[in-house]
Amino acid sequence: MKKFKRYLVTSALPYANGPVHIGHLAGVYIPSDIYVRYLRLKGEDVISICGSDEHGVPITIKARQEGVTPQDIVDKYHGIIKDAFRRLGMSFDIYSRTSSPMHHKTASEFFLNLYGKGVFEEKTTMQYYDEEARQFLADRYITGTCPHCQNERAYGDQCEKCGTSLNATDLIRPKSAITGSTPVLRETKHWFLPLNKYEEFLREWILEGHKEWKANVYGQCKSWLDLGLQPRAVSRDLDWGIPVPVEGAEGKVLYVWFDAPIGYISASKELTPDWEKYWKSEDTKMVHFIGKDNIVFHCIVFPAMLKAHGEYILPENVPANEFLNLEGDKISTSRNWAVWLHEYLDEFPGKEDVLRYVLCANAPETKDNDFTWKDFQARNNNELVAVLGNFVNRALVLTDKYYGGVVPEAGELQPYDREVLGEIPKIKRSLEENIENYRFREALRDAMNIARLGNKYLADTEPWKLAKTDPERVRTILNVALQITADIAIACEPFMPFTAEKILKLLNTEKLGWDKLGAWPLIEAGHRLGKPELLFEKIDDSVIDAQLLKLENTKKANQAKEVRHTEPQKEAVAFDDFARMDIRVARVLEAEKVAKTKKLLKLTVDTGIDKRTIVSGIAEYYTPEEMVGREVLVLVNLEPRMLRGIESQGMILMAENAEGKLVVVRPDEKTNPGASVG
RNA sequence: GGCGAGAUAGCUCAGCUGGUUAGAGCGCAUGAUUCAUAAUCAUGAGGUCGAGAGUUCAAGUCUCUCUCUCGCUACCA
Repeated sequence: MKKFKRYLVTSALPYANGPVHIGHLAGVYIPSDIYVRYLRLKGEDVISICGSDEHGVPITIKARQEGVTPQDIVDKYHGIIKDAFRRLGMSFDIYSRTSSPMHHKTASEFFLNLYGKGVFEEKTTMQYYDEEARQFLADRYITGTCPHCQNERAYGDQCEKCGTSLNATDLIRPKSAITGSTPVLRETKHWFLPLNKYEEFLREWILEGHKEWKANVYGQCKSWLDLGLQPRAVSRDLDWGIPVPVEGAEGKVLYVWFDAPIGYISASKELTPDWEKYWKSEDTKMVHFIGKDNIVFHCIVFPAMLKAHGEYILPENVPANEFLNLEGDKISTSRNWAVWLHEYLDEFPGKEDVLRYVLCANAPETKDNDFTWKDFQARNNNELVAVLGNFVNRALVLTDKYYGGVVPEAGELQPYDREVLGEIPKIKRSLEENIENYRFREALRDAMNIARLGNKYLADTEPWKLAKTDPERVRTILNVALQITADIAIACEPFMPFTAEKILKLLNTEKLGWDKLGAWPLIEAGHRLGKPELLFEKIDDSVIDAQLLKLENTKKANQAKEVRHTEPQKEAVAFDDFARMDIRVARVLEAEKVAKTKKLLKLTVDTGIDKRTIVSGIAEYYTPEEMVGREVLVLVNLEPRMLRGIESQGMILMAENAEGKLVVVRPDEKTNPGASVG
């Protein structure tokens, strides 16, 4: 096992177009903070880096929507995020931002370094240009008619109605979203990072060199590498971001995924003049904490960039977590389906550690996981209050009652005392191994086991009974119980820093280092303790109900939005135009799934006129069995079209409900195939 | 459709290179206890380890097929 002299820990840069929610915390920030707090407690040389990711198209769109500048948007969310992290006790050594001058300089230099080495490929492509706004248009800035479903509000990258991903040049009647004018195609030059050239290196480095990476991370990387890597553009035609620092690149900026990871380097530079020792020495261990959506950037793209540059070390591990759901549904910023950190902190003052505890205990380390308020309540009431808080309180209250809050002298330890105390070094070892292997759930369980051990110790020794008969023995027991309490303060610091501090205050003791865990004695006899105080309080049903109601209201609001989203009426058509459509009732005779597709069913229908084949994209909503025998409405005189090698002779009429599900439209009463609809 | 990850007690999860009666926490039941925020401690019930086949003296653990969930990707109205 390689020995490292120092650690460089990065946490994914939150994107500054919204606040941070529990999904971000459970996936990235809580694990990262546990890791660095643990290392610091051990006295390791470690820097923890984070900051806001403030470039990219979504921020410019949000700015436009709200009628403010992109800088206004990022200032707002950078403020909210940074403050919320601070209040949660995130112990970044620096929380920077990618709009900072240092970052602009660093990212430019990084680009120029690669540029100077001739790393990039230059490619010229045709792209839409808005002559009025005098700028190239990002795909999202172009709207037009979808060539597939005729939706008039499709975007240049995707039609949100039919879900098709598009190229901007596919759109019929493209329109600039900025000025509404018709854009023209113009040549534009972009720089590409030829990932394909690093494929062999990455394959060797990851697939051979890092088999210890988490299964999800390793598997994702293997999947990408096996598919074959393509050159990726590192520049964009946009006016928000870091200008491409070469001649002839006016109006172009570095693509956000290129500049964002460099943000780790920039932030390190801002933090310390010694930054190079962390980034450029082989004896530094670099670890990226990220969510699974970021695996490709941190395991493939960024390492390729670092390798191309040549002076930097590569990450030793990238412990990506999966996703956290909320009450059974995917967390979504746009649907407001989330528990926002800044709101939680306002609504649950003094309960920072409860959130930290629950999110760690339930972190999506190996698979997606679900956060429920009921679980939150149960873990608080049954674990934090009943096990941890209760033990500490018992030890302190007994000491207060019997000895006026002064630590009693321990007599000779009995075998059982030694046995109990002997458990702590074992727990310590397990804790270390778990944290160092990024198994934070398990590590937290270890820490809690010290409190369980304490509760059992008191139950077994029963000092309240012995108080009358054997005061000597009681002094020893409580001394031991207080030592265990001090051990808890050390062991839970990485997970629950506020609680650790509170326990130290109750013990009236300075912070203890990690190597003190399990040592004897941590607190000297005769030492005066602080006033007993509760560490945690029970959370009442009403509090949980209020949160559930809040989510319920979010759901209702979203549904109301869906309803309002009804498409406006289309242009008037002449009756003759309508009459040209030949819609008939038809009966489905046969149905089968089209091979190698997810959405298509091949149907044989009796239209009354004939029997014909129709291919329809309803396989996600109807099974072939459900369709057979059904009456449907068919536009029979639609031009035939080849789909997956099958000629589709007509179209089945369907309605789309609020969730986007397609529903077959059929006659209210039984009719006969061939009956015309009009 | 291709690729990746996951599927183990009511819930959340451990189970490393295959080896005695499959584990933990919470929940549940019973008992003990009262120092403690009706907290704690003990005991117990509860699992055909997603389904099926195979390899093996031996499979949750290896192989194959299938089903479901999540993600990436392709195709597609």
